[in-house]
Amino acid sequence: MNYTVTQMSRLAGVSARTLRYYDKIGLLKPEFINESGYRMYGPKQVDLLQQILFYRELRFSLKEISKMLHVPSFSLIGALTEQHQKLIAEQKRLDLLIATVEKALAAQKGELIMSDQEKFEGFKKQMLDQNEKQYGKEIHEKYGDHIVNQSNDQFAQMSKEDYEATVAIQNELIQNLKQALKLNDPASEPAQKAADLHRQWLFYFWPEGTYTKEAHAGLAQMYVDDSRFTHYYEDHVAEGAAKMLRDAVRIYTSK
Amino acid sequence: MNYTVTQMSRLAGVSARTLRYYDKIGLLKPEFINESGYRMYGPKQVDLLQQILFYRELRFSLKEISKMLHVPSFSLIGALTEQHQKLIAEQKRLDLLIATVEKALAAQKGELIMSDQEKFEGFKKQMLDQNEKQYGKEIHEKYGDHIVNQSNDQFAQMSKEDYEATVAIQNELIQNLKQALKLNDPASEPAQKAADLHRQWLFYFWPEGTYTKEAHAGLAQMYVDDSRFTHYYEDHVAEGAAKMLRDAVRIYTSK
DNA sequence: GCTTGAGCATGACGTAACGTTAAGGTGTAT
DNA sequence: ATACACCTTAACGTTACGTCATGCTCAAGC
Repeated sequence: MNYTVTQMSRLAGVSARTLRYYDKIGLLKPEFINESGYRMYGPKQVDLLQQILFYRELRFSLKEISKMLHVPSFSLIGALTEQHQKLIAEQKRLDLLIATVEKALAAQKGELIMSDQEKFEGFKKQMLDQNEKQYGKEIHEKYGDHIVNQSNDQFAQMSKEDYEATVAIQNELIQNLKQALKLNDPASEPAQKAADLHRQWLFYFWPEGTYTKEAHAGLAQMYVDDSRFTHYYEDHVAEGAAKMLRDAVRIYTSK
Repeated sequence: MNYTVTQMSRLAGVSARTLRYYDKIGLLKPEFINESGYRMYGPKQVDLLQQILFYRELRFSLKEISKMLHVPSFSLIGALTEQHQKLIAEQKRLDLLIATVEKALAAQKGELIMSDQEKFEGFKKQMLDQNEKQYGKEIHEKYGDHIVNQSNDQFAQMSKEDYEATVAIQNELIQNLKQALKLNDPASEPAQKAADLHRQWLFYFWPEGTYTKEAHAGLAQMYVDDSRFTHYYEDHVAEGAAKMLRDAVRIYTSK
């Protein structure tokens, strides 16, 4: 029931160096030293090591862990509570950081495009993308999916090429919607083309495998219900564009 | 327009040592060196430093930042995307860690009680607390509040004394409910006492200022709707306990 | 008994991004 | 002339080990 450093290290999944270090700093001493000077560990040490590793996981410093184990009056609850608060604070900071990175990414990607296209358009599109993502989330939550952060990932991983593709699709969509409005028929070929382009476009913004006909139809309905979207489409196409797209998508998704 | 180390450091909110360090590792060299050997920085360096600090905020290492600024072919989008993924991974780990700390805290608090009381009871209560917190959240979301993590905080900060107080309140609540059931009257004194104890109990679990009569009544309704709660009260009091508590709370909150 | 290879020991340097003295030169106001 | 603020380089301290380098120990095979 006695282990040498390497045996003990394999048992717990740490390095032998770690054990020697813990010995040195007085965190975990071996049970006794062999006549050859070898460190020998017993079952008590195994248990202690497990505890140490548990608290290390929780990001306590070795100093704190040492106090926990060696100072009898140590308030474990106090320490855990404090650690909990630290972790929560860290979590909040991380959330902020992630948002900042996403902004930086959007700015970086946007800049590449904006040098070619009109800057105002770029801004508007970016705004729209934001809303679109948000709405995608809401719809999927309604449908029981819990995607939450996933969609931001999706956007962050989008390449410059993908981004340009979405812009191209959007332009084509607008052209087709204009045609459809002239014909005033959501079942017409340009209207159905627009609905299909819209679906393609969504694939860039929604996480893999989350597209459903219902969600697509739901989003199109929101274009009519939500003035932000309605205005965007009215401004870029013509009056009644949001409704036309909704009707086209309804027909498209019912097939 | 030229700054010495300390002037520059005050400008950017970093230490002079940091600037000397950045000089040493070649991250940010001064514009020129004074005849007295002083480092002199110009406006270009100020801009560069701002960029460095921005990326440092995003938790890039100084090595990476150095590449960003000095290697012309460096892919900023690639780096940002990678960093984004790292941060997301970190976020997930943090979420797990926080959950683990909370479990450890609950276990620790529970243990103090369990030495006095029966262990099975302890476990059941812990389960209920969990559900209670969850339900509090759901109710408040229905009522438009977005509390989310706050309630976990609340629990984590709870002292041993508070924890024991909740247990005491709960026991008293159960006694009063039993009386009320015998009288079979939700307006009776013990029933109203139970409702009041229940309100007191909630104050320990819900974040400050989030208690409303509506939320309280809503939770009591859930006791009837949700079998987990219904069973708990039926087991600990008697048949019809959940309904009695709901009715008592309805009367209590309507006053 | 000897060699070989695995395993043990200690010691010391490297890591990241600085903080913190320590010892000594510079600039300016009194 | 001196006081005081500011500059310089050098070097150690921090955290939790990883990674050699050098040398001893142990069990197995010849």
